[in-house]
Amino acid sequence: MERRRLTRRFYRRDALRLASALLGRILVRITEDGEELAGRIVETEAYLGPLDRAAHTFGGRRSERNASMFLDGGHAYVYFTYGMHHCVNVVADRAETPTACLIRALEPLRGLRRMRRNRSARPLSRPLPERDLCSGPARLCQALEIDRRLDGLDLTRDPRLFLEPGRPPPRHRIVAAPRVGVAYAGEWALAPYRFYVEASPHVSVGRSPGRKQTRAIRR
DNA sequence: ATGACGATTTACT
DNA sequence: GTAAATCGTCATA
Repeated sequence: MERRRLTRRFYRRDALRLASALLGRILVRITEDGEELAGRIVETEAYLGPLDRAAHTFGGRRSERNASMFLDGGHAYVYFTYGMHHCVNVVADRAETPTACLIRALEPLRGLRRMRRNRSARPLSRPLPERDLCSGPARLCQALEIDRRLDGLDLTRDPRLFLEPGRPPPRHRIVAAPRVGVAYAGEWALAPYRFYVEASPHVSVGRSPGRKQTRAIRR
């Protein structure tokens, strides 16, 4: 019996709308050895494609690395950055419309024991608080064992990674703010394309050169 | 072939 | 608060 998951229809909309619609959904990862790791999405960012200076597909750039962004909505785009980190996106809209939503933070729900183990190998110093397990795009990939081997998979079919409907937060609990770590993108860095659940302790800190504080905008 | 640069995280002053 | 870690990718030659 197939587990309930979000369908193609859900993903086939513009990245901005998809980004906020992803909040409250459950990201599920079934590991190689069959263990389930899952968390509720509490923070996302939209990347709008060729026009968006902050997007990997800015100017219509297409390469082996970002090829997955050109797939149909509902595929995964996993990239490697800073020589050591992975980040996972949900591809939005239709094929050849290279837009996507970066998953920035999760509230850990299932498989916490293993997540903590996955995340503790690094510091090997102090015990890791639950709020530090998945509060960041690279942190959650580390916790859920997501890497480039999962790049390009179909979230509507693949048994290794998918989204359950979960329960979206009420609109008044969704905050829009500037995206993190894209200061190089000029004006595009200021646009409120980051979405998070208000007051969630699992949201990433979100630092960025040139911006000490983020301006939160209620919608 | 070469060099600059990250959609980040962690540690440290 | 600042800086180091660390290497695949891409633009330039």
